Amino acid sequence: MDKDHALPPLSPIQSPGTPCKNLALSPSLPHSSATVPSSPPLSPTTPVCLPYTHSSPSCPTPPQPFLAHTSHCLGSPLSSDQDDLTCLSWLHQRRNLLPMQPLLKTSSSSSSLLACGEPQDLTPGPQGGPATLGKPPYSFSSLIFMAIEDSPEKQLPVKGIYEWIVNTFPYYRAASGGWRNSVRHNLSLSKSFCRISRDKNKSGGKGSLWCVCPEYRPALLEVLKKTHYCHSSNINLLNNPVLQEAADFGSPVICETVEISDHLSSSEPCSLTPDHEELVAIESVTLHEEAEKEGEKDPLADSGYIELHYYQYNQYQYLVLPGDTELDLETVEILQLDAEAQEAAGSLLDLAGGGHSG
DNA sequence: CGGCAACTAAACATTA
DNA sequence: CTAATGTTTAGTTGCC
Repeated sequence: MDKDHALPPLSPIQSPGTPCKNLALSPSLPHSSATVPSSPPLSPTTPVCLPYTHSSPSCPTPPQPFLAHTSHCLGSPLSSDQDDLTCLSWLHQRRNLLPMQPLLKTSSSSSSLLACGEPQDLTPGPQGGPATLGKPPYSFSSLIFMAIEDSPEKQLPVKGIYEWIVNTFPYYRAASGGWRNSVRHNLSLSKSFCRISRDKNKSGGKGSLWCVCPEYRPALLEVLKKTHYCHSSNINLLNNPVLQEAADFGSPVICETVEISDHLSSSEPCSLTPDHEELVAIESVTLHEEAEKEGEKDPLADSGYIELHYYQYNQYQYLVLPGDTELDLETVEILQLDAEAQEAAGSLLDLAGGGHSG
């Protein structure tokens, strides 16, 4: 490794048009049905990440309130230290990043979505799967980062990275092989990733293992989150007629996810911002107070997030919380997380506080 | 319009 | 030898 380690500049991420929204499409990975309750039907759910603050085995430094510092959309300055940027282990909890992208393209008739600057790719999946395989908004660096972070050992061979990407984003399954070149190119070129020689005692295939350089991890995470925010706040799914159409047909619809961050407090009303333009604007919800108390015993402690599923079925919208708790949210017209959401938040606190059965 | 970052393609070398 | 992997260069695109 002859890469110098000058700090990489953060990639300029285009700012969302509505900078005050804290919506976030949350990444989720393919095989996580564990948190999805069995009723009502909800097949494609979109999990919601609730970042909160715990130290975790994968987080060398205890993260500070995660989004509080990163809510550039809210105009908050970025934290100078990296403590709040180091935890990405929610990736292990999340299965199904996929809905995030395809759902952006679920509407071929929605000009509002087209306006998001997303490539339109409605190619059906290779196995008749989701017919909405849009190119993920993530850069290759972010994809590689997520892949590596999602691996148990925090290191992957190139092939493993390929597989993660393909499994997570079926768009790449159908894509031509050029993206693999881009992945390799990125691995080589980016200072954020370093190559580790395989243990020769273990015959494990060709090539080296790749890992994330710790010093670049915060930057990568920051970029990832920015991508996350920007693509979520650009999208107004609930105002999307197609979504409502789908609701009329009673089919579960992947909905916007809500990233709840910094103020989920039972004592403090969550500063939910009803917004007629956006789906849900949960400015902030604090979890960290409880989280700090219970960080060690909470199995979610190393996730950095609490997973919620937010879906729509018939006329109702549900906020599904871990532990089979779910709330039906009012209408598709204006989703306003008020008392119920706060109750949900309270439930989250309970969960974060050790209510999780384990 | 220039700078920058990201993407893409390609050529070539190395390695299992 | 082949295919996968790794490195490097160059061109393109989109955004600021």
